[in-house]
Amino acid sequence: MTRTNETRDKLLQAALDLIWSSSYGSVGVDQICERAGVKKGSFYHFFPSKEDLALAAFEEHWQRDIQPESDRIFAPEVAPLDRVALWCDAIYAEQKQLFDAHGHVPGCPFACIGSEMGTQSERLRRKSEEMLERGVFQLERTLRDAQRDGSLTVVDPAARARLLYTLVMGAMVQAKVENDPEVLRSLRGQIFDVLGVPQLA
Amino acid sequence: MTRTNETRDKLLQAALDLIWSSSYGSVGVDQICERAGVKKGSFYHFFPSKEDLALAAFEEHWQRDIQPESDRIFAPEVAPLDRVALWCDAIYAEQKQLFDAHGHVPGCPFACIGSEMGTQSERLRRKSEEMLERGVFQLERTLRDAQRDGSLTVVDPAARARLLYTLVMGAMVQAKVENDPEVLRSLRGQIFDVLGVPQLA
DNA sequence: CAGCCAGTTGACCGATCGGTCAAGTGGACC
DNA sequence: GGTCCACTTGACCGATCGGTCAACTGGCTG
Repeated sequence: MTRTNETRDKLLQAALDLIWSSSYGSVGVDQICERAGVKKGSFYHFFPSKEDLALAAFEEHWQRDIQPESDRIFAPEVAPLDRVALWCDAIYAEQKQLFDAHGHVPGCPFACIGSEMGTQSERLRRKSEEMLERGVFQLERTLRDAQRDGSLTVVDPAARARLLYTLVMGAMVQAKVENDPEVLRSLRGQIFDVLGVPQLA
Repeated sequence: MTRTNETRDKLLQAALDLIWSSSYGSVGVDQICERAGVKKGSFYHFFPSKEDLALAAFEEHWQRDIQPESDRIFAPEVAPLDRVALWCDAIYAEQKQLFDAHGHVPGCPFACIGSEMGTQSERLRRKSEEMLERGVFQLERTLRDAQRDGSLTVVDPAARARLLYTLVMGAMVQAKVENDPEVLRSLRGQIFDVLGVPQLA
């Protein structure tokens, strides 16, 4: 007997890895089980369906992987505009690393699955939407902080944050379609350009 | 016997409709055949595989649906900045119409399939990339024209066109994930904002 | 020690997957 | 009229799909 939910965790991790590096539709339950070293019966003991597993894997990915790094990047101690720069750099670094490891740019898992399954599964769509909302919110808070400390002038922080996030999502899709992480290299400059902040060396 | 390639065309249309409104992975060959009113044997008479059908359907969609409207919007007679405005409006109008018809925002088929299959099928990825390149090129030409007639000042038209296209793709992904075509309503304003063109009523 | 129960196992389900194939069908051309 | 061939048809393939189930295991608790 496992003391913790080790089996459950292994399923979540396997699901995230496989789905992120390929797609929701092309990853089977058997495949996930094999990767996790778990029999299918156990899968359905923990999750009522493949869809529920994906939902849980999204939440797990956020809490285990994204939230911690996000807390560092968007920390109050960091100057607002530095947060934006760090954020852009982190996005490039992650995609670059995954590209070097697997030979493919995986893109943003939430945008990819939302884009793939948005018209077919309302639950997956809603979850993807929620995940992206969290990102926009952090950015919006950052813009407000920048406005407050005078490092930026922005009339509508919420709209501006959405615009920047749109740009980032577009860039990630483009990087995936071109299978070239270097597309994201120019992201920081583009973001600051749109923000109207003079670009330094 | 059919005089033209009617069967082939029906397969292409059915494939485009089904894949665009759901996804590549969740549409089966049987489903496409049923929609087209064609038996599976005929399918494999015209196309060696499902992937080849999708590739051909992409090209068909461009030539039959996109190119003609694109020729109107990006016509030399239209003032460059008007082309940009018409283009944004056409994107919104199309997604809005499809949303009203099916209850879902389908997004950009090339970006969606590229995003879904980019890591699994090099051929589909390349084709998606090519399709998006065509769009960027039209936009780039438009920016050069705007530069030439003095309606716009832009230092690097190619980079600017790519940036705008990134923004549009991001907005379409967002519209699909949120299943709300109204997300694209603000597209025109955002594009002109990024271009530095004062927004009129 | 007995009994409970979360968790594990592997066999099994019908449906569907992408794809094959041999046998037609019928118009065009000689 | 005969032959050819693009095209059509429906049965069929093994593999895989998501999901079910009864039997089993073993640690914890009363």
